[in-house]
Amino acid sequence: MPPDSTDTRRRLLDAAFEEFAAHGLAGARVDRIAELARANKRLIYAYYGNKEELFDTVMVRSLGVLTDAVPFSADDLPGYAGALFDHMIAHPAMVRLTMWKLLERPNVSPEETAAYRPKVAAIADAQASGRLAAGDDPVDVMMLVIGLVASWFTNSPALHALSGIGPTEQQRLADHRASLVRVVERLAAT
Amino acid sequence: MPPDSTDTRRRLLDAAFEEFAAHGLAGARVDRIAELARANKRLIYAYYGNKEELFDTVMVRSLGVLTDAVPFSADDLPGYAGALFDHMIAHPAMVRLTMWKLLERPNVSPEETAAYRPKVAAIADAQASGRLAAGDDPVDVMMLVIGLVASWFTNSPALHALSGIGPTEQQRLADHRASLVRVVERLAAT
DNA sequence: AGGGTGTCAATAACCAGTTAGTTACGGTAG
DNA sequence: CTACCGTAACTAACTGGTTATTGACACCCT
Repeated sequence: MPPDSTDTRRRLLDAAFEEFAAHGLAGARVDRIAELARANKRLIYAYYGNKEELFDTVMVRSLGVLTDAVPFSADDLPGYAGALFDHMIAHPAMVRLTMWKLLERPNVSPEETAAYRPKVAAIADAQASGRLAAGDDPVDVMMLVIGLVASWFTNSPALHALSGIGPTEQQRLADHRASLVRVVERLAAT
Repeated sequence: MPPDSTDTRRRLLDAAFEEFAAHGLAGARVDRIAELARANKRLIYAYYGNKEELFDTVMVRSLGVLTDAVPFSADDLPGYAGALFDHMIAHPAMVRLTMWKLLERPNVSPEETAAYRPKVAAIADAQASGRLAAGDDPVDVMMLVIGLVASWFTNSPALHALSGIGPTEQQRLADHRASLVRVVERLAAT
């Protein structure tokens, strides 16, 4: 049996995910990724080409995990919004990574388009058959739902800090989730 | 009268605004800022301390411009959302700058807290007097409205690209704005 | 004289990417 | 059985270029 590099490759991807999520593409350090992966820096170039290609590879994998973890349903947008929010709370690094990509590498990857297309089509279908409020571009519906879900992360810490410090952090999160789902319900109601 | 540096200072701030908006804190180049401002690099350190302090100064000024340009009204959240959206479309660099700050410098500045506090208080007041849907934490209302407004910018280019290429870009924007305002209306309705 | 304004060139650190290897191991010729 | 070979996996040390920051100095204007 020849030597196997799959484990090293995986460790490198995991480390890159953390590093890129924390510092972005420009701020990430190749040395740190190698160190965290307990691998040699040279292997990054051997397996993934360069820093940018490594970033792209990490992004595609992260998108795949998300798609597998959160099923989409145009007939239950509130449920989708809640599930997506839960996934984001469980994986905040993925949210950060997505933001970095938007700012530092706003290219349109085929994988991402392929992930969105069926969702948009499903929304259009649900609108046409009256199961969902019509009159809006399906893309806009998708954007607004995602904007609502992401608002917990895209809003400033200064605004977060203004919420009353009465309830626990757990309760604070549950309240926000409930408000979010309620708005999506109103958005979707025919 | 000693020589006047106010114009140099302003040019430096303008240049820094553009550079930080384009490349973020880590990606920005002090040399480029000085060059764009037609000033000497050394002056950045003389007037603003260092790169990070310059970034903070730029942020505070940008926040001030926004606060002056878009008046807040808890009694007309749809109108506020529309006006905020228009301002963002007119000043996309400001939106990018805010995103960079969230990722690279998530500190809570007194200026930002001071900008949010009266808005949140106004929402709480409007809820208490029945002019606005109650039952949600005022901070959540603010977050969700801003999340909706920002969704045009926070969503992936891959999703943007999926909208039908029938209408003009102008019309595309107007449609999105209308959908956005409609959702805020539903959110605010008692 | 002296502080505010501005210039020029150095410095010290940093960092992506590369060069020139070494190690581990299964196959194979003798 | 064993000495050798080819190859995949891995490594240490370096290079060339970049970058934030600073020291030293010149030019005003009062």
